Amino acid sequence: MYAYCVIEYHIKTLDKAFTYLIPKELETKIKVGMKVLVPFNTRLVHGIVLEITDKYTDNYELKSIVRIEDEFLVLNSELLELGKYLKELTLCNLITAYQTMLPSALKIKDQKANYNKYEYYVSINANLNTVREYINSHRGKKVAILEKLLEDGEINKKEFDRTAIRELERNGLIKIISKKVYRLNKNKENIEEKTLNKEQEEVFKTICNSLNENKTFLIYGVTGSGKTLVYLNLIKAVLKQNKTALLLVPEISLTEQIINIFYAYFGNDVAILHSGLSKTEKYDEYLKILNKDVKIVIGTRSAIFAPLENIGIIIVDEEHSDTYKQDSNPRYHALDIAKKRCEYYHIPLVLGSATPSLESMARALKGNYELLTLKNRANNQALPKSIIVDMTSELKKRNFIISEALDKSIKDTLNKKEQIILLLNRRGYSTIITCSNCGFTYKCPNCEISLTYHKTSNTLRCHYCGYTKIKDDICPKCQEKSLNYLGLGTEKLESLIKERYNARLIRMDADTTSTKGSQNKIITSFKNGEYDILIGTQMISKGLDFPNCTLVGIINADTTLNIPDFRSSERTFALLNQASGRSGRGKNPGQVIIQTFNPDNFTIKAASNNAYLDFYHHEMAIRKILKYPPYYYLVNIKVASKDYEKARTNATKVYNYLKKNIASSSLILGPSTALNFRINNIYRFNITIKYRFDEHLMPALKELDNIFSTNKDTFLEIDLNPLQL
DNA sequence: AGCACGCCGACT
DNA sequence: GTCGGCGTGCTC
Repeated sequence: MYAYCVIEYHIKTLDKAFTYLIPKELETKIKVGMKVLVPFNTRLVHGIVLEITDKYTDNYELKSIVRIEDEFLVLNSELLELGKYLKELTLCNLITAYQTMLPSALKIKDQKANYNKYEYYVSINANLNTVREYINSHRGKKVAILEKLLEDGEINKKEFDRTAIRELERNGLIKIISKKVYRLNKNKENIEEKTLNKEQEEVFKTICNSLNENKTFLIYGVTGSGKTLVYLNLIKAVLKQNKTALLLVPEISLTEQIINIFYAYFGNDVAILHSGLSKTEKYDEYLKILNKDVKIVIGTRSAIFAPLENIGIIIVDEEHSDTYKQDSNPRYHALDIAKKRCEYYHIPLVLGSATPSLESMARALKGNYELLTLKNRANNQALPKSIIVDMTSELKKRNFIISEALDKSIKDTLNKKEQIILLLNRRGYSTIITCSNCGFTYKCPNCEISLTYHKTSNTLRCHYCGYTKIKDDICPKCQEKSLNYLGLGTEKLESLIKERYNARLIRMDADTTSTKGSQNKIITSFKNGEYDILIGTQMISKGLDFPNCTLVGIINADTTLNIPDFRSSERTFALLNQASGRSGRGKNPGQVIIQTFNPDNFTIKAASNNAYLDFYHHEMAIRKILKYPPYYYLVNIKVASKDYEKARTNATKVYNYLKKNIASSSLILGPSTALNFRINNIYRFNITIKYRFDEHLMPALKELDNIFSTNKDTFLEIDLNPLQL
């Protein structure tokens, strides 16, 4: 018997199947999808079995498989195929695809650890007469233990004295049994079941009628319309059919609240997978799924590869979120994987959002997806009222950061003992440091990026490469004591608010949430009313539910708008809409104040009116003219090198190759310097392809990838359907 | 990717 | 003479 295997090296030239002999003693055990140890060249390496056959015709002298690793881990045929699809989708190596699908504890690497957690139980290990004899001739703790064991059988070792147990074991009277346990354990709670309102019921029923069809639904539901409750009921319906369910959420901050709801309803039937878990916790959760101990998986992007079988529905919450696309290799989008898995199981895919991506909405309006709408908030609360404040005129009144209107609302809200969220999408204290004497500005020495001042640590930092230096007192160029701190970050906003209002204040951004669980701590304490004002970056805008929050202030709506990217309007709309949605979710009506220097900007106006569809049509018209998605598909190729000249000339080579080899109807833009041209001392050039249909494109990209795989100083990064350029 | 093999220069 | 620099080529 022979096995075709892919081996652990992530390199193009080794991205193929190698054939091995299966030793007699493994013939009955070995299965396709198993991880094995094989001799390769002069070393032993890991591999994954792709195929088992009994014929081999080449006369190459084969080596034998050494052993099977992690016997319990078998990628089933669906997942093996899914890996091949991931390879096609992102042009990565097959082994890279499989590695991506596995949790880190099960990824291939030489270090071998035991991630299992055990609990120990004791039970009687001698015949009854011996035990009775011992009991009759002794007294004390040990006798008590034996008597208890005789009565109850197996008991957790923790309940007894350690030394007594050790002696009894040494005498052979008892034995210790280890049992594998899972780290995370949640029990069902008896909570009151919310009933679906009429709108929700309708959406629910429509999807329920298609539980055995491979159909995609887009639930377009305003913030607070109760999409989670619909998901919950859908999953219940699927479980009733004896199938399993997969729910994707965009990130951990959201996950916590949703997870708690699902734990309460389903208890130990739920496994969760997200980056907030430790490696060992993830391992346990993965094992639960593999062992079919759970029926529901909730998780972030990579959870789409969860080894669930017999899936009945896949739900993607906040489907427009950028977090569903991985921004390193392999650059996959979880939605593509979700679609593939839904096809395989012939089941519905449910997408939900208050601000669907233009792609999804376009498909829904075209009829490729079925559009389902939740127009109203769940308890019929009104959507919050928004006002736009023109900061240009505020500047004249010397209100640089907080406008008159926002100031008044903050005071009113504090008086009413209600809560406030202030959104500023920039962390740090000051984002530009310049010398008022000579005009010097701080730039990162490795990147073409200005440094941000962080007051708490008194450092200047690059948010791209992490470069850090202690702040100077004088300008390093002209030696004058004239450094100015311009540009507003969350840190500065925090100290300003602290000075100005008598309020309990907490800040949430990447700097205050670096340790595990800190994010959840902030959210919970704010929800419990321990603080009046929450200041934060976009991290606070999504999905969170603070019933007592009635004012959302957007300090500067222009930060995301001004990024030169074709999706910046879409992102701005989503951010403003999401942030606004945090206001007035309880019984009191909410208010939103948007501060901007572009009060006439269509996106900002539409967001303040909650006019998603207006925004959609307006933006679609622009996309059509500029030939951007969803009208055209995009491919972005980055040509990167430490050597500027090499990056530039190779970028031109790539351009010429494409020009010659792909369809003439496809547009090739570039090479141009990337938005962040130099990061970590690597120079990057961009080439963008816009196309609608091009059968020559994929082969050409594969070939380019091959050509550059042997190039040591220049590397290619091919991003299919990029979210950013 | 990792490692052996091989062909050159400068040291005990 | 031999130790070690890193270019080249191969891996079931």
